[in-house]
Amino acid sequence: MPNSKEVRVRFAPSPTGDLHVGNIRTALFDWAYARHTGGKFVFRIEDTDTERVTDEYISRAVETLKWLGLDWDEGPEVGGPYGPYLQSQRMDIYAEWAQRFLDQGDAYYCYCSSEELEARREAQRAANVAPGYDGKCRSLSEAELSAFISEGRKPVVRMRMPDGETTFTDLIRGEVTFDHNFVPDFVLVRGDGSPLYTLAVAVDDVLMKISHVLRGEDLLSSTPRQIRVYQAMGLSDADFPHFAHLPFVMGQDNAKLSKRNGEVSIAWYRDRGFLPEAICNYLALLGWSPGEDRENVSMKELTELFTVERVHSSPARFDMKKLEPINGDKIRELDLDDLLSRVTPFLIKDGVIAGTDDQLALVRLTLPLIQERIATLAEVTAMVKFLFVTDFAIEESEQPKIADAQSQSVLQAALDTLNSVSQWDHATIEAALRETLIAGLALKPRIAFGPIRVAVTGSHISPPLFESMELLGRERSLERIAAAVQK
RNA sequence: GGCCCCGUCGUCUAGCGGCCUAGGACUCUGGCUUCUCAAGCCAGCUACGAGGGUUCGAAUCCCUUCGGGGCUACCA
Repeated sequence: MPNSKEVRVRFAPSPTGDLHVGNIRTALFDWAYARHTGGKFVFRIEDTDTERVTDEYISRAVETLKWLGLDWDEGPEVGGPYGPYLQSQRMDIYAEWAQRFLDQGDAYYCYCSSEELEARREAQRAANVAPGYDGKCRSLSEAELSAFISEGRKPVVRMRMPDGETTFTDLIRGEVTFDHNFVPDFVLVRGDGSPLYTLAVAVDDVLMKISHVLRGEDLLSSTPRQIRVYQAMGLSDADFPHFAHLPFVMGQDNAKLSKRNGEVSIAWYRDRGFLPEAICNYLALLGWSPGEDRENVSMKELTELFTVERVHSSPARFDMKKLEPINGDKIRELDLDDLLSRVTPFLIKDGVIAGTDDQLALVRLTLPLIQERIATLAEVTAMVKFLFVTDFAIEESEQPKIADAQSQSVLQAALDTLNSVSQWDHATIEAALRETLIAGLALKPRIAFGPIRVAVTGSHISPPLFESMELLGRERSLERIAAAVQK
């Protein structure tokens, strides 16, 4: 095993859609392992399926990884010594190897049509035999061959699986063996000459000197095929990469997480106000744990603590209920300027502010009040909106809270007191209000401050009242209370 | 169907033969604190899928069984 060689880990998605939670968990582990070992993190795009992969998806995948902070040493945009890193730009390489496998007798041309194959598979299933290629074209006679050619059939290149079995050591699952009876000859090159994943993945892993393949467990059963290609390429067992098949991330319905059973797009979480470091921290906990009853880990700590040995073999369910509190914790760890810069795009998008310096300065002052009250960045809008609206209005459902006689008398008393207050800061406001309402009218705090809160912020849920009034300013605060009194 | 992988609280997990009357986190339920909402603090509920072995001793090792998942393409 290539222990002495440099660790080179790759993340090689096939962007047939936006990168989702499962992809990213894999990318995160790949990245963390590379960083932990001081090796290289290679980002490769597997776009051999031209029907389904688009340039748009590829650039979104690049953006997503950047946003998450999973920086790569080799790959799109940065290049590297083993490029290109888009498989669609490596077609000639795959063609050369396919030809060589043909020449060596490891692979052969197969003229069976899709229809014929399907019919034979049906028959196999009916006869309760393991379905798979039956080897029909392994040795064609001259007559059969020329017949197919004159028919104009375009052959695929198929890899020959010899009798026997393949055994390899999975870093997470231990020794795994596949009997070749259940690993049929597989296609390397399509009839139109384009390569398949089975060819490209193995060729690239070898050519890019990948030392560790950490990927989803759905690829576990394709590993014997990959190893078969290594052998045809002339690699000795000692030079095969190490394999580690990561457990799935499941949806709530206990099936592999997909678009059908939950929100899977990382972009969706970004737009909802989740922090990249929170997403990474939570995802790191799906299938791995730092031990020692620890859960909150920074990206840096993740790279320090991550080892494949601590990755589980069993699948984990993705649970928003846990992502949210982690996100809240991460928000609370942010310093004010950092939080401000992250929150600003949401406020602008929601039309709360335009982004002027004055507005940002005011937002920054409110941040200490709301930082511990939000679990996602998007929630900040509801919290600070009352400070910026020009057409202030109390929510319909909140009207009853200020309409009754007691509330009205509270509001009137507050208005009178506040009108004569000498300074407009939260300490002075609070002292004055407590003096007249709590001490004077003998009201319970929640009875006294509730109506004022609704009058000033428009809702019974808000940042702390006195600080809110200070930030709102004397004029607007009194205006709003006065307006509420007239109801 | 066949092959392969997996199985600790509702969820994520700690545990790698005795430290486990199974620990932590999230959720949930009470309570404290309190100008609302949060945050914070305290308490509580709840788990080794089942059955056999091995052993002085098993959540930890073996077997069977049940359950879940993946693969079974000219997708990846």
